[in-house]
Amino acid sequence: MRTDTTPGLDARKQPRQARSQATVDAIFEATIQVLLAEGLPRLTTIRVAERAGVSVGTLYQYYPQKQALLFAVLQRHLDRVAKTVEDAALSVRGACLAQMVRTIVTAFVQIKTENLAESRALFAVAAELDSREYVLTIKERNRAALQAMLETAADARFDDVATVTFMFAGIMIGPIHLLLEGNPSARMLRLLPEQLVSVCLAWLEREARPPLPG
Amino acid sequence: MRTDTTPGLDARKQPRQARSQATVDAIFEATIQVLLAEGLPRLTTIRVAERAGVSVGTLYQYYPQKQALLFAVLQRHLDRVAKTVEDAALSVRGACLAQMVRTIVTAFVQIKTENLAESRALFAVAAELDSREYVLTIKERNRAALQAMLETAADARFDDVATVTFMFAGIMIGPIHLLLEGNPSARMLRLLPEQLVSVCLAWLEREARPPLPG
Amino acid sequence: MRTDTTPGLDARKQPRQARSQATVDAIFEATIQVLLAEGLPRLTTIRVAERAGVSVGTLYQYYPQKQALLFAVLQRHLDRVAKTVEDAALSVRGACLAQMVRTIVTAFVQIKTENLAESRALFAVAAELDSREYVLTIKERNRAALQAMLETAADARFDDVATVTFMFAGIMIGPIHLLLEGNPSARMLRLLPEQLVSVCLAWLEREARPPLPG
Amino acid sequence: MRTDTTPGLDARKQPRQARSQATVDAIFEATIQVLLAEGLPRLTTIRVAERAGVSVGTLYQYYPQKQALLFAVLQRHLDRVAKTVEDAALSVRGACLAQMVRTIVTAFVQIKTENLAESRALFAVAAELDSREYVLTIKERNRAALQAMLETAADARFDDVATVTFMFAGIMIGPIHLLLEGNPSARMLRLLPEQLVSVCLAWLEREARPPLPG
DNA sequence: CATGAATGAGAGTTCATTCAT
DNA sequence: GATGAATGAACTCTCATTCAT
Repeated sequence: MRTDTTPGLDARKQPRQARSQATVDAIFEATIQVLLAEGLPRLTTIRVAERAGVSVGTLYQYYPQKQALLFAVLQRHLDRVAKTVEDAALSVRGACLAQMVRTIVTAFVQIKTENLAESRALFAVAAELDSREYVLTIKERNRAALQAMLETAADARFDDVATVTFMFAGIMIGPIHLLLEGNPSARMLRLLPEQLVSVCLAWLEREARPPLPG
Repeated sequence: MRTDTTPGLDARKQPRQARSQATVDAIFEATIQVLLAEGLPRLTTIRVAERAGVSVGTLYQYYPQKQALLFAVLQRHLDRVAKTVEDAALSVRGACLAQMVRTIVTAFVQIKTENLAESRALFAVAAELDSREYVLTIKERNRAALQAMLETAADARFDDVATVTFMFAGIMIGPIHLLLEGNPSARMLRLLPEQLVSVCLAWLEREARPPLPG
Repeated sequence: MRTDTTPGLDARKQPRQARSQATVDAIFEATIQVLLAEGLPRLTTIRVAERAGVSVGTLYQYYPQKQALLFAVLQRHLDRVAKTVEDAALSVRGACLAQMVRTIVTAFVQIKTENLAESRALFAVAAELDSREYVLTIKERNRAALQAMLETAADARFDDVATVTFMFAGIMIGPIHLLLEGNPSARMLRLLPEQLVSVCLAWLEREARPPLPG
Repeated sequence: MRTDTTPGLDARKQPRQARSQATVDAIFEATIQVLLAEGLPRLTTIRVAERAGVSVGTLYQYYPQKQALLFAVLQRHLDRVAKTVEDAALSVRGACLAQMVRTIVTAFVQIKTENLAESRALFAVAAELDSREYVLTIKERNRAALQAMLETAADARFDDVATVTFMFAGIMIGPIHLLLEGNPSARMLRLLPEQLVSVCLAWLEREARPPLPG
């Protein structure tokens, strides 16, 4: 697929002046609102500017290309997700596996659940932009956070932590996505965390070796 | 999100005459090629027609709207996936759990692996089209096939087959997607099936009750 | 306005073979039906052919250009109108003015009333085609018929028959059109003929001189 | 006939900024020029924009649909006609019938004569657009103006003013149209007003009753 | 003769982007 | 800096017309 199309690709600028932060925020919010209200194909710079209450010209002062704007929105979303995971992982360092799994599962279900519509909309954005690279970066951050966490488990050691982490993440995320992509029933949403904790813990304990004494 | 935009939505026509089947096929192939070579945003009816070696007018005789064309392509892809799963599930009816899991996991990894580029491209298509409904239909077909299979297991009975099936599917699909969304290393691809069989089987056995005697 | 646009302008052909007259008639009817059902902008050769139950190719054998088809339809309509007027005028030769006016008014109201929708639709056709010339021919036929009639009036002679005829026609047609262009009320339609006879007769008698004795 | 085709039908915007009024005017003028020079079928948005010296995009900023543009042009024309009639009718309130008829006939001949080409072109526009409703509005304005005028006649009262007004308008307009639709000879154009005054006045006097004394 | 698949110019319309004010 | 009128390339879609079968 052609990826060299855009000259200056994702050349995005950060808000330069602190006092114009409000404008940037407004544009940001407007973008997501338009995305949710109209869908990606109808998301135009003019529409975003209108909803943000600024002129197109102004918008272009901060995001010199439409893609830059979209990329920025996507980026913020992904960063928040990564941050949440990292925080959760950090908060249970040194705990036992059970504790870890419970915390992480809760955090994941939480993020995925709360901004469902936004996530879906941004999914289309990620598919259209050539954002694979950035998405991979985020995934790697998540993976690293989980692995670092697992390595501090009070009650287990792993021979191949990388693989264990990978499977852990996969097993946890699979059912969540499956559920969210459908029309999640309340019952299933209620049952899910418990079941997830169950599988993940089972898997981790199966792969775990007793911790080194001392 | 506005979804009522298109009057006559996905009103697509089937090829009417046998002799013009070639044209339809050419358009189909061209669509996928353009999708892969240029990406969705650059997929225009003119480009597809050009690559198919027909005129735009001809293209519109078969797919009276661009969306209809994309939808048809997406549909064929999803149908093939569903068919593969159904076939696999049918082929192991009455077998033991271990056999079932091994067959299904192999089939899944197979489908997801072989047309990776096409799948990714169609993902963007699915995101842009309002194809959720159809995707759900396919998911349901898959779920039904798996559940029907599990119900015939020679060595197990389940109290809540629906939930078990759901978790089974989720657990299996999670790591596959996780791997494919990254840049799958050969080693991981090799390890994956075995690991998947491991987790899935563990989970199913955990939830299983001994089969009714006789 | 450019009128030289079409090479071969209104080069229309008459049905060549008696046995294919049915086809021509079908096309004819179909044209009017499409015109009424869809409007001129949506009248396409394919749609007409479909409704006529023939293929486009066949249609083009009889009307080698879309305009030719439209022109033919318009022509037939106008010819019928002219014929009706001529017949009416002929039938009262030698009668008294009162008789003449009554007959002609009745005939006019009749033609204009009966195919109102068709007339309106053909109006758009006439406006789009460059049919002024032909319309003028028809008007002249009507005028000639009326004038010839008036010249045989048993109870009147006119100094300037041409002008009298012109005013007679104008006076009669004005209110009719005015009524039909609006949403004619039943009451008005009932009153109209009587009133028209009234004005026209009054005018003609005012302009008339006693007939030459003998 | 399908009239529901256009979503947002004649949704047209008025020029928003004073400084861009020039642009709107240019587009307006260009539309009429193209209409006269090329005819309705060749009137395309691109051609109008070109002649107006603006880009298509600009044109669409003011008239978001081609029909909106045409409708606006038609509207202005009709409004002018109605205004002229109303002014004439107002100016002779309270006068005698003869005076009224002379004034109105003069006004009508005047309007119809001066922009003959424009009127003809707009006729085609009216036929293609679904403008019947608006045309009826204008007709009603004219009718109301005439009726109001007649009711103030110094030397006459009418039993059924509505019908009288209707016939008056019809009688007057019939010969005018008849003449203009042909190739009006200078002689006829000269004679016309006098003849019209004659018929109309005759008719009105015939229907009139003496005014109430005092 | 009839068919209808194929053509392709050209229509209406949108929208990212620029730049004079 | 902010504005929004102006741009014009590019897109989707239509339809009169042709011609191999």
